Amino acid sequence: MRKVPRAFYDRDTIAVARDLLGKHLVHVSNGVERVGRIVEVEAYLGTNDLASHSSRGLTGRTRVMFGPPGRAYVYLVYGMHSCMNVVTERDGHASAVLLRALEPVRNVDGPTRGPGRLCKAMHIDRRLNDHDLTGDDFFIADPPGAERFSIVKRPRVGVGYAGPWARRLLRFYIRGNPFVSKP
DNA sequence: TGCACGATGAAC
DNA sequence: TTCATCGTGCAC
Repeated sequence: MRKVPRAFYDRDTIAVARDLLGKHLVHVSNGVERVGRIVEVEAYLGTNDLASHSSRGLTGRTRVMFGPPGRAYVYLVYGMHSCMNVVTERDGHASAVLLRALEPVRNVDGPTRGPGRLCKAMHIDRRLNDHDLTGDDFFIADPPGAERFSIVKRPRVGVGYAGPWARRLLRFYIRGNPFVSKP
């Protein structure tokens, strides 16, 4: 299992988003290692992106987005669902990639399509906010073998309020994968 | 101190 | 289409 280094996250957010497809998300809790293959993501491009939480500026919640790359930004939506992002680009840039769907690989129970269900199945909640993704209990790794797939680009989900940014093709998923939330 | 509103999901 | 449910951000 080859863990991706911090330098992977310290790059253009769209490049990171596309390169996350096919990688394995690993979370070890209570002695159980849960693994899912990332099949759908969305890029949030910083303070100019009106769909991004960071467009509202540096606040208590968005603090992690403004921090260094390679950490998890986990927040609660609608008072009940956790969503997980990986923070990208240099310290202070405030961009991230939302993980929207996984394909179960190991010890994953329940549905994994959709950001809230993904977190529930992987036992991810806000306690993991700001958690470093280069550690040994919560990280992203290259899958064992090389895989070929094509990538579909679509507008992001649930950001219709974001004006022109709502139409940008910043949602990426693996073509034909049955675990994608909204093909 | 109050209030409007979600990067959702499940039920109806 | 409706609603559950509450942290966050910003207005008073």
